[in-house]
Amino acid sequence: MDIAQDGAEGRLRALPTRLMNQVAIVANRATDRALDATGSRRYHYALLATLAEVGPASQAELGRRTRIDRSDVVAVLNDLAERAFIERCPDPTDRRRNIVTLTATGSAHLAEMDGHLRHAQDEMLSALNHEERSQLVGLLVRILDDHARG
Amino acid sequence: MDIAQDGAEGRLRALPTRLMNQVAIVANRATDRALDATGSRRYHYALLATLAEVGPASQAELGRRTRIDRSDVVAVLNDLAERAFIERCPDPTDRRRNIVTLTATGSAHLAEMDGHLRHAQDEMLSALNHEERSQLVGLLVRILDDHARG
DNA sequence: CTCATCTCAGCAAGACTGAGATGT
DNA sequence: CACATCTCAGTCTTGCTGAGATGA
Repeated sequence: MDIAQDGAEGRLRALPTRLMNQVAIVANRATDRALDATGSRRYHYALLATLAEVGPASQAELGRRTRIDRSDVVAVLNDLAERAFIERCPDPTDRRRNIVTLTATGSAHLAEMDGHLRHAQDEMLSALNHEERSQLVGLLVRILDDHARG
Repeated sequence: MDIAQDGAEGRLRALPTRLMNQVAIVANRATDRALDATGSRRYHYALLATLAEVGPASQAELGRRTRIDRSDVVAVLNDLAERAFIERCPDPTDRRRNIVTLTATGSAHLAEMDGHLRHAQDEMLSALNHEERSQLVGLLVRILDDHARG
């Protein structure tokens, strides 16, 4: 009765997994538009930002930290290397690895992207005040951490 | 200094648009796994659930309500019609339109999917208690509504 | 003529798989 | 030997665009 009605009306609208996906579509559209002028995409940003955060790292580690597949890491790093945003050199202590380093140019490019991305955040979150935004971020981080361990 | 540090450390980890996307990946993985046994996917569910909610509707209206592109609506409805989950017939009052109707078989299929999807919700949200889940859903709905109007 | 609807063909990005070569 | 790393080739879904045919 109530359950049937609640289940039927707004079944989709209240389905958390679908809500996440729909809002992510909004988020990604805003992000893609913000990055459009930079010639980079989300993967490029994630890798550069991670390099800036943790310093030189192997490709495998970059993949783990960004949750980008090993195979996509290769392709995007090729791209970034061509534009001189990163440098790849073999690790002398373990020759299976490449050590990836952020260049000064790459750092500048990252700063440029950061500027553009700030707008995308405001665009997505314009309906929420400061406190609500923190609340949302907090909940999302907890969900993500929960699944990182599991 | 502080800004630089905050910006550098956890730049990615705290970027709302990226968090949304990462959690949505988790959500979609859970959903896809849940629907795997049903032979349907997210689009199929969204269309059937909307038909159950609003009754017979044109394809254009289904597309607007689900935010599924007109062209994907066609393809997925072909699929659903083949499996006798829906019926398409021309609208006598406006012959541009097809009126799409949910069949009894389709309704049963929807119920089956609903069962599976409940697990996916719990899987995604296992780190949050009841109140936090409502909070999250509330915030997401507001973001979505905000962008539906704009 | 303009606008809406349905349909088709095809694209780009993102997430992912399998396998091979190399090295620990 | 088992295992990790890098690379390549290729797959599938999703979200989307453009254009045509029909009709209001």
